[in-house]
Amino acid sequence: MAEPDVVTSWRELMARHADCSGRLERELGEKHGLGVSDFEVLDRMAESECGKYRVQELADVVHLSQSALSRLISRLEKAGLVCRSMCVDDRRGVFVALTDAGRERHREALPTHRAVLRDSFSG
Amino acid sequence: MAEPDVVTSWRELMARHADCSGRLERELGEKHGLGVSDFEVLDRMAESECGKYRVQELADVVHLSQSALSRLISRLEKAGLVCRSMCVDDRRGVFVALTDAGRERHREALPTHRAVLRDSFSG
DNA sequence: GCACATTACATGCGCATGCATTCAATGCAC
DNA sequence: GTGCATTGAATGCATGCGCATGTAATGTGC
Repeated sequence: MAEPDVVTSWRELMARHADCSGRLERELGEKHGLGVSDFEVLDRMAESECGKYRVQELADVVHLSQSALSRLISRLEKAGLVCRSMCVDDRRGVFVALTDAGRERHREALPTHRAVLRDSFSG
Repeated sequence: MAEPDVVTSWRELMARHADCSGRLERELGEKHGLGVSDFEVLDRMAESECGKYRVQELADVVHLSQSALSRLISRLEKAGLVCRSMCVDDRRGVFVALTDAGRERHREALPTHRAVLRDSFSG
């Protein structure tokens, strides 16, 4: 890939990312009281069949540091959307799972999220 | 665009962005003492033929809020890389310009930046 | 079994960001 | 010119992030 091309690609990537995450932040925030990372975590957990996730796994898929995710989970937990539970075979580990309220909130926010994406990726 | 596609696109976008900006942050930080936004500002200013930029214009192209950019410029100014100057015809306005040190620092950091991009956009 | 490295997560801390507000300069209606 | 809305930038404030570190559980060499 030639030099000017990678720069253009990077700038387009940044522009798209700024636009998209900005809109998501506003819409999800105003309508559902969720940040982008909050939703991303709920979304990933809703997809998981067992409904559980190890913290580190989750950190990888949502592109957050372990510490950032730890706090984010604390916030979600305080809001009653997820709950932590000990891991029996490795008691250092922590499982995070959606509560009913969390599943419900995700269900409510999903259309908003997808609508913003559809809008962003066609405009 | 179908529903699953926009989600996939968005996740790929986030992954690419996280990867790229993460690498840039580390490389530029370690080797040149610059953050991604710092470099982006220097890079845009280096491109501008007159070498000057209005704060608001700059905020748009680097996708930062006006307040964030104001502080960023303050940091760069304290580091001696840019300087602010009053705008004669509209004294509310502020011009930002590269200093020689700023131009030099940008010249040094440029290869690092481009190398990361080339690496990121081919892997 | 004891010492030490490693792993999984939580926490202290500093920093960059965005929102809301403020302040000064400008433009505009009259 | 005076009053009022608007614009451009700086600042108070709250928040989320990453890095470094702390703490507890686990694994490993001997």
